[in-house]
Amino acid sequence: MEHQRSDGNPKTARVPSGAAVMRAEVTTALTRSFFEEWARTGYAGLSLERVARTAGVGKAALYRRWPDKESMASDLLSHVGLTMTDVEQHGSLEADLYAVLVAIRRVLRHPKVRRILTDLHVEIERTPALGTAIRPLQRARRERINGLIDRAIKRRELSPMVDREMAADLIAAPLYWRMAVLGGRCDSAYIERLARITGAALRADTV
Amino acid sequence: MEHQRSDGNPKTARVPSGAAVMRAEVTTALTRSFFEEWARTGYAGLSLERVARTAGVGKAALYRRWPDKESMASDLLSHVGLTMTDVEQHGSLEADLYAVLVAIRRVLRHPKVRRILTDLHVEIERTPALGTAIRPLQRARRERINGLIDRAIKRRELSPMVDREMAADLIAAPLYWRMAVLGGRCDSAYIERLARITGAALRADTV
DNA sequence: TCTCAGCGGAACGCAACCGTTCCAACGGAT
DNA sequence: ATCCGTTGGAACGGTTGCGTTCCGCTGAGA
Repeated sequence: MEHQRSDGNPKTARVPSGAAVMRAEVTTALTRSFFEEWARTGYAGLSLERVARTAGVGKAALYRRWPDKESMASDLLSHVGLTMTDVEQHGSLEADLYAVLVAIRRVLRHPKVRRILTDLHVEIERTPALGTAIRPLQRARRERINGLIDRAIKRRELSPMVDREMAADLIAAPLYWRMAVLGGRCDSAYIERLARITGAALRADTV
Repeated sequence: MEHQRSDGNPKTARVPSGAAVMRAEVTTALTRSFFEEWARTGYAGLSLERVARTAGVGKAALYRRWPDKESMASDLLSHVGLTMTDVEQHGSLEADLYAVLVAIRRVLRHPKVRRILTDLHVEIERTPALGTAIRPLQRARRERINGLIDRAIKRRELSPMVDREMAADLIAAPLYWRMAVLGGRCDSAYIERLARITGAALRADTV
């Protein structure tokens, strides 16, 4: 049982003689269907049989790539691209906050992403491997918020004693709560207001 | 097919002559097992067969009470008691906030409650009836926060123009995010700090 | 052009759960 | 003491998914 995607590179592993190779289009179709079904049924109700079927692919093609659902999810999640708009240079804490909040909204606006993300957060309690897989993504978000705080401290807008952990909670939580948990909308005016108020909260954290 | 608990009162319905009645202890055991299993496997993976088994009860006893999983969940959820410590009278906005946050923490500290609640939030997207069932609970939480804001306005600590919806998000979200989503701990110092900072945020919302 | 692994598709045995039905036993209301 | 619906338990047929295996075909590397 070699499962190249689980613990090696995807589809160019081991070509001993003049022979075939796993076709990238099949892998792509399986990946698409996997996330599609995940958003539709949730992780627990996710059936690899149905993933293969909706991908228009035989089950064997799927099981040749991944041994089971957990491995497939971990592998696919760990390959999710992090399109980070590197370091932004806005003038003030509030402007930085606004930019970060807009970035979070951009992610949470996709219904499929929103469903998968919330479902994932719940499922991690039951399947710790999933948590390991998305750790790099979490780290990226955290780094971005840390950068924001560093710049604000350098600008003397925040105290150097500010609680970074709590700050990260304060920034991400309200938007996640409103959009992902309550399923509510959120226009630019809301974001702007939220940025202003969050800024005030952070400024108040002076130990 | 009469399902008394689904659309009538529980176990005293229709006693035509000298006869038996559904036993309350069986209903209790089923209820316990239902939530137990829910916390363990999640709603999607919840099996009524297993619920009956772990309750030490025949499947017939369960199906005599509820027609299916959704009805059972809705019914049980709508009977969850809301132990609200009515109206608290603390001196300041921050003291009120602290009390509300402690109350939220008290709920989210129970691992089973935490799991069921997060799972429920995800499942509502797929099963709207569950949302209807917990609406009274949500309303209670919202009323409590509204009361807190009203008192603060009366004390002239907050502007009458404060955005109540956003305020509700600001108060509940960080704690939910930290405890339920990230699975983190949170001591009294954290709560105290959070209350102070949230107070600053609300005071800053003056339109 | 040849070769061979990946391909779609179908089927396998196994397991779990659904919702229903039957039974003998129990237990509470009268 | 009698009655009658509930009880635990077992079994039903049907559905779904798992992970494996086999087939004949296809398509890309040599």
